[in-house]
Amino acid sequence: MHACGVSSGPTLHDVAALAGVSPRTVSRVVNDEGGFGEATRVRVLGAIEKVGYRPNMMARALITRRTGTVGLVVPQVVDPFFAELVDGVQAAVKSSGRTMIIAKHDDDLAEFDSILETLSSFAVDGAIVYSPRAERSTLIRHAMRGLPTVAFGMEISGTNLGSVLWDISRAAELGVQHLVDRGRTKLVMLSHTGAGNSQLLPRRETAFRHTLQSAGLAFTEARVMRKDPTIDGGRAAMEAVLKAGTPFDGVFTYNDAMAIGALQALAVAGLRVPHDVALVGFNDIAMCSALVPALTSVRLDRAAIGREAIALLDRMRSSPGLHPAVYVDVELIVRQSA
Amino acid sequence: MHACGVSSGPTLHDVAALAGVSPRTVSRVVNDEGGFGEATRVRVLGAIEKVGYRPNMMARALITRRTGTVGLVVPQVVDPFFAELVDGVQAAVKSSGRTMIIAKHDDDLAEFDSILETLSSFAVDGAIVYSPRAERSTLIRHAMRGLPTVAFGMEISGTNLGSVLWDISRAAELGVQHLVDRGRTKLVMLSHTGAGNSQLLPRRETAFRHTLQSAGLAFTEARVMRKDPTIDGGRAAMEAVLKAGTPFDGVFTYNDAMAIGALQALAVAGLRVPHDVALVGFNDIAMCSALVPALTSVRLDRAAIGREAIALLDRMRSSPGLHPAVYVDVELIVRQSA
DNA sequence: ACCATTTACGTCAACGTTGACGTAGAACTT
DNA sequence: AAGTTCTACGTCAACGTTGACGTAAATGGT
Repeated sequence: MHACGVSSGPTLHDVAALAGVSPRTVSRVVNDEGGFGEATRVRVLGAIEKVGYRPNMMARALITRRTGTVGLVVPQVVDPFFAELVDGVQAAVKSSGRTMIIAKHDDDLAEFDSILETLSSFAVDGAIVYSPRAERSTLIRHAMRGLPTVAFGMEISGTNLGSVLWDISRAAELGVQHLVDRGRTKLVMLSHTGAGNSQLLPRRETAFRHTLQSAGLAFTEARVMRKDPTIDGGRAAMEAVLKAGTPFDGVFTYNDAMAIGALQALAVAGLRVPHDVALVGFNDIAMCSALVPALTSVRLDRAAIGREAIALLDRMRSSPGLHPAVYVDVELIVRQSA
Repeated sequence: MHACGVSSGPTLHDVAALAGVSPRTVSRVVNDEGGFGEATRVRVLGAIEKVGYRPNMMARALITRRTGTVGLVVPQVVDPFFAELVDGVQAAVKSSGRTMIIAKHDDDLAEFDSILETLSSFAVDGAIVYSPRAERSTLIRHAMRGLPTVAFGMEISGTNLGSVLWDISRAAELGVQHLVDRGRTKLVMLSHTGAGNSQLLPRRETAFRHTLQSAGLAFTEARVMRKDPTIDGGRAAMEAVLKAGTPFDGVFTYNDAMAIGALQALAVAGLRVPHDVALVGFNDIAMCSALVPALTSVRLDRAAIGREAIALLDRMRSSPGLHPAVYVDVELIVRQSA
């Protein structure tokens, strides 16, 4: 007989004994497979209720390799961009009837590897990953070993591997062009110092340069000031521009945090936004609308990203082979600052 | 023979075959149980390397009920307080050699239940939980079914159940007393509208009242303005206080977001911080130090919380029975705003 | 009335691992 | 030299579930 243990809940066995059927039939009822009579169904459901049975995912997953769980891997969550990305993905995961678990790797490759290992051995239905420093090899290795993976913001494809992308260049162009359209002719960009590693970083600067040039405006290196992509960095960058005496009437920033810093520096300098200086941020974190003045920013639809990632995962599961990368639109959210 | 499947990686079986030993011996080497010779160890390790074997957590957990994984459950991650709490816990989990997975419930009870269900069936070593609206029953149910759980900010104890607490009243008192110590006599508090459900909400207001009274200052209901605990809410609350004409020279807020809003409203009104009005926030989110002026706030040591939670989990696993709640200190971080 | 099909189950093995236990030989003890 | 302990393994069952397959009874068609 099965002595219902204390630490492990009741099993199919216990339910079966109570309902007077075989465990296999209970399993059928639980999974609604059909192949059982109405009377049996009622009796089994009653027994399940009575003993408080819950299926053991690990046992199930050991056979089926599915858990109804999706893993989301991000560098961190303190950056509002990622926190809001988490929300976007969560919404999509939830509406696909699954549960999401999140893990953060802090741009640590060993941690990243260990996270994918964990997700893999937990047999999640899929992983949605924003990988550290565009690390591809770890991603590929785990995907090959059977973890269906969707990468964010990095073009990659292969078995069990797809990507959801957004056009950073286009986004940056939207922001800069908006400043131009508002009649600003002397633009500066507050950018990110560490433009070396990621393939994503230089695109915004490139777009800034190109947009300026195609608008017939002069571009010089002095018009780009690089600091940390934080509030403090943004303030420092803005102060440096002010101190250098570069004339400007429009500012485009690497991200919204830098724009907030710029706002502070401009306030201290007595420059009014948008009257004296127009300001456009990047990412459109929630706080943008709560600033004074509210910040114009370039938005990436995080709910759409989540939906596309889940949809791509499902496609990857149902039809093996290569799948084209999916692009998600970006848009400009115009508020008071520009 | 074992036909090494495509979607499932190599198993103990494959390694055993290659090394010429039994799977049981491979398992012993993998877990470093002892009971094998040096030559065998080397041969097995070589075989593991060669076939790229990784243990299957689900199979292992099915027997051992341990996975080396800790689950952290929070209401959300967009609120910087929780995002930073995640970081604090992550650090502790990592240094205990485990992997952390995060889940967010959005204050949705059904989602919360489903998350605990998932963690439970994933056989995480423990769950660290900030439960929605101080929900106890779900917590108790899962703990009884075998999920070791530590609850944050809610006094609860029982089998598999412990809590890590911080003294909200004391924290609020610290903040208010600081304003008093700085010679401010006309204080107002910007508080949270929905003080009904949670047991945590009213404490700050109570502490505000008590601290005022024990400093010999008058307290009236007009000195508390309640709005949403957001930047916009804080700004609205501050504006309402200004409009009402209540004289004040010190402001204590429910959280830092409201303090940021207050800062905006005060700037618009032409009041200088801290010269005209001193301002103290609550939680000490990272942004506090990047504001102008930098915000004085009450801090909860999130790394300490994480460490205590992990330590308590370990104690609960090693010695069953009741464990006393653990308290974590709060401290005042004095910056420019007060 | 007979055969074919469907329904409603049950049986057994397998998923990949570890716990409990067995055992042949080596090493140590007296 | 005989008994005792230890070492280094192997064997088998179990964890809780589902896939594959079997089968008796009910149902349907002609």
